[in-house]
Amino acid sequence: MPKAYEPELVEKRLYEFWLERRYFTPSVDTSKKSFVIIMPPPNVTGELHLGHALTATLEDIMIRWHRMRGDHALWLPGTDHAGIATQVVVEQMLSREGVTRHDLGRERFVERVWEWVRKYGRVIAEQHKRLGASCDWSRERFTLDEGPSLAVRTTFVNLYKKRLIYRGERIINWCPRCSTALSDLEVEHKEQNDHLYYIRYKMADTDGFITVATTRPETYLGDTAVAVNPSDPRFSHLHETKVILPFIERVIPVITDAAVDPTFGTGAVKVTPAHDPVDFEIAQRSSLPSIKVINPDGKMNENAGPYAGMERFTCRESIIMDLRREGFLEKVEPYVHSVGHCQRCKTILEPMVSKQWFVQMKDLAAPAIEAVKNGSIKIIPERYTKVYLNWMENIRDWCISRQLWWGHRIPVWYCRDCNEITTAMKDPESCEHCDSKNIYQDPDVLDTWFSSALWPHSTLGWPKKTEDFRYFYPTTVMETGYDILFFWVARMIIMGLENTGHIPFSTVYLHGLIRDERGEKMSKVRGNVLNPLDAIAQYGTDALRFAITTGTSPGNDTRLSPSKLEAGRNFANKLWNAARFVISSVEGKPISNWRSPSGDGHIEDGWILSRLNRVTARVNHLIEEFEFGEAERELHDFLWGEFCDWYIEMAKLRLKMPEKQYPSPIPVLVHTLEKVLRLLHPFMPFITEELWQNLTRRLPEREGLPDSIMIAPYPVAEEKALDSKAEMEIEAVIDAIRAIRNARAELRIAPAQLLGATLNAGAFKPVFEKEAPAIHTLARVKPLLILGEGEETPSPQGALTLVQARAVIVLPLAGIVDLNAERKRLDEEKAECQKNIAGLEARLADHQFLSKAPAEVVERERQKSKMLQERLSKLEERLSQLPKNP
RNA sequence: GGGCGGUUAGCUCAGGGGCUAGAGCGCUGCGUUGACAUCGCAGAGGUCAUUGGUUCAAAUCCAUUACCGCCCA
Repeated sequence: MPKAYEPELVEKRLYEFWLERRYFTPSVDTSKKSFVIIMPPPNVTGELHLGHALTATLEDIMIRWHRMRGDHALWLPGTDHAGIATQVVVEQMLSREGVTRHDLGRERFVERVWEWVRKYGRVIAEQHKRLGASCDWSRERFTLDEGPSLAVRTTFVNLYKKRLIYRGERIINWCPRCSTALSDLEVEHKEQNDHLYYIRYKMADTDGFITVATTRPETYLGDTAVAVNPSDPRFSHLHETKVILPFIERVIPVITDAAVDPTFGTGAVKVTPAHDPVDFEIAQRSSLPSIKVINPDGKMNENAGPYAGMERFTCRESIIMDLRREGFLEKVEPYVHSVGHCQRCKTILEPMVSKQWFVQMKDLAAPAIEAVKNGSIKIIPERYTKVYLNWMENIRDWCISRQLWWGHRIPVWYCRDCNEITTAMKDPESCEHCDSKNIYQDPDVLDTWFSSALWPHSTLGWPKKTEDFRYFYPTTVMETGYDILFFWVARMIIMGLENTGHIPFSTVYLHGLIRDERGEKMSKVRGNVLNPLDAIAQYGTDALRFAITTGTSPGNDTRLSPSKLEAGRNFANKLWNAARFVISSVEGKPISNWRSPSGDGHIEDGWILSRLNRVTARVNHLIEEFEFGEAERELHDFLWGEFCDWYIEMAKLRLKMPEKQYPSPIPVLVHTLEKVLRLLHPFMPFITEELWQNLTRRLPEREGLPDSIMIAPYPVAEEKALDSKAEMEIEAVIDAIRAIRNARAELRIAPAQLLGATLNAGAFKPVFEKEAPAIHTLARVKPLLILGEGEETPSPQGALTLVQARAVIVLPLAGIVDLNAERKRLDEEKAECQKNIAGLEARLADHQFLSKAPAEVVERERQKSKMLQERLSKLEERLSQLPKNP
C-alpha cells in the first residue's frame, strides 16, 4: 500500500466496479421499504459547479446510508432542457457562424440544439460519476424524453379542461434581449440610483397644468390618464377634467383611484396601462384604453410618434431634452428605486401587456398549503415553512408561455375560421369546434419549470401506472438549494398533488449556498468559481465531499477555501494510514474473533469499543436528523482523536509484547477499523471501499461479508458494548499522561530523556498498574512507582507534583524545578480549585436548586464537588510538603 | 414596508437550557521512536454583539438595540 492515499488510483476503478455490479439499481420489492430521492435535474448543457457537487454529495450520503440499512434506495438522476439558457448558448454559437435562428428557421434551429445536447449533454452525468454519485443511471431521464413530455402534455390538457390554464392579455415581464415573457419569479429586483422626473401636463380646458412624477418619462407616450387619490384635497377640483400630453397632443382624463399614493411625487401620477402593472390595474378599474409604445425588441413603436424606432433608453434621453426645452419638465430629483432585471441575462425588463398562457394558482395552491400545514410534508430547516406558506398564500397566476423554440411546444391549435382553441392529447387534424382544417399550433413553448414541476412523478412513469410509479411514488426526500424553494419545490408540491392526488415527497431538505473564502457568491463574472473537477484532481473526491459538507448545518451558507479541502485530504490520508497500520499489523498473524471481540481483555479495549458504540449511536441519530455535517465531525474526532491518537498508540506496545502477558489488540483494532470504514462510507465512498476490500480480503470469519462495503450493513450501536467504567479509567490514564507530557514540555526536558516518577492513583491503582507500559512509553517515564490508597507518596526535595482528580504524580526533578515557580503554580491551581468549589457549594446550598433541578443534575454537581474537594486536599498536602522558601 | 437568518478564539464555523464553551486553519515551542511531516507532542488565545427579562440555572429561551446578509413587495 502506498504511503499516502492516492485517490486517482482508486476512484475510477471502484466506480466502474460498482456500476458493473449494478449496486445503484434497486429492484422493485413491495415487501421492503423504499427510499427515494429524485435528483434536481441540472441544465443539460451545463457544467457541474459546486452547488451540484453539494447536492450530489448530500443526496449520496442519504442514499448510501439507506441502502446500507437495507432499504430499497432509488436515486433517480436526470437533466433539464433549460429553455432560455440552452437556447441562448446555441444562439451564441450560431452568431459566431454569422447566422441567427431566424435564418435557420424553427425546425433546423431545434435540430441544431439537439445536436448540441447530444454532444454536451453527457458532461453532467460524467461529472456526477467523478463525485461518486450512486444514482441509478438506468432510470436517468431528460425533461424532453417521451415520458416526461407525455406528462407535460397530459397536465396541460387536464388543467385547460378544468379551466385552470387560460390564455389572457395581462401585464407580464418581458425581456427584450431574450425576447420572451417571464414569470414573476424570474425577475430580479435591484435597487438603482435613478431620477424622478416631474412633468407638466397642460389642462385641456383651463390655463393651468398638472405635474406628474415618473421614473420612466418615455412611457408618457402611452399614457391614457392621470390619476389622483380620491381623498386627496389638493386635486379635488380637478376631478373629471382633462389634460393634454406634450407633443403628441393626446387628450386624456384625470381620474381617481385609491391605489395612488398621495405622498409619491406631487400626488398625481401618469397612467400607462400597457407598461406598468399598477397602471394596468387602474386602467381595468376605470375602463381606460391601453396603448403600447414599446416593441418587444425594446424600441419605440409607431404609437410613439416622433420617437418611433428609437431604443427605449435613448428615447428617454431624447424626451427629457425635448420636455426641458419646451418647459414641460418642472424638475428632476435623484431617486432610488427597485428595477426588475432578467434573472438570466440581467437586462432591464419591460413590463408589457401581452397575450400569454397562465396557470390559475390559487385553487391549486390550497392543497399544497394544507400538506405542509398538517405536517404531511416536512421542511428542513423548519424556518422555511413560514417562507413557503407566506409565498403560497399570496400566490399569483403563473405565466407559463415563453417565446422560445426550445422546449415543450404548447399543445394548442387555433382555428383561422372560427377563432376557437383546440387542445388535445393527440395533435388534432382539424378544429374541434367547426371542424375546419385551417388550424395552426401556438408557436410558443412552456416555461421550463412547468415540466420541472412534474419531475417527481413524470420521471417514475406518470401518467402511466408503471411498476416504478406504484412502488417509488410518493418519493421520500427532496433535497435542493433554498434558492429554488418557490421556483421548483412549491410547484412540485402543487402539481404532484393535482396530478397524482398524493404529495410528491414527505421531506424537503434545503441546503445553503457555497461561497468563496471571502463569503462572496461564486460567479463567472466575479471570476471566483472553483471547479469541482479541479478540486477532485488536486485533493480527491472524498476530500471534496468532506470539505463541502463537514461542519455545515441545513439551510446555512458555507464558505469553501483551499484550507478546507486540505483538511479533507489530510483526513483521508489519516484514515489511509491508520488502516495501513492495522493491515500491516495483521499480516501473517492469526486473527480470531474480530467480528465481535471482547472488551474484557484489556481496559483500553473496553474503552475504544464503548466509544465506538457511542459514536455509532450518535452518527445514526444525526443522519436521521439530517445533521450530516455534525455526524462527519464526530466521526472525524473519534477516528483521529481517540482511535489514532490513543488506541493505536497503546496497541503498538501490546503488539510487541508476548501475548501471554498482554492479550493481542488485533481483534479490536480490526473490528474498530472495519466499523469506522462502514460508518464513514456514505460520506467518503471511495477511500472506505478501497480500504475495506483491502482489509477484509485478509481476514477470516468472512461469513455474510459482501463483496462491497456499499452493500454491507450500516453499523448499529450495541447497548452491551457501552462501558462507562472503562471510559472513566482510560480517561484518568490519558489525563495522567497528558499532565506528564505537559510538565516535560514546560520544563524543556528532552523527549529522549526518561524520567522516574511516582504515581499515587488511590483506588485506581490496579488500572494504572495495568496501563503502566502505556504510561512508560507515551509519557516517557521509567521507572514508575505506582501507589494506592493509604500509601505514603514520597516527595523528595525539588520534586514537581502534578495533582489531578484521580492521581498525584511526583516527578523528582531536583535542580530543574524552580521551587518558587512550583509553589506559585500549585497556589494558582489551588485558587482555581477553590473558586470552582465555592461556585458549586453555593449552588448545592441553594434550596431552590435542590428542589427544582432534576436529581440527576444535582447528583452530577455533588460528584463534581467531591472530586474538586479531593483535589484541593491533595494540592494542600503538596504545598505543605514544599520547603518553606525565604 | 413585511419577513428570515447571522453576530461564539486571529480566520472559517459547530454547539440551541445544567461541561472547565469546542473543531479545523493560523500562531508559539519542541520533535526523523517502522501507520501517517497530508504527521506527532505541548501551549497561547473567548465578557459567546448590546441592554433588559424569564429560570434554581442562559452562549442556548423571550424582548430590545446595533451592525451584516438574504428573501418577498
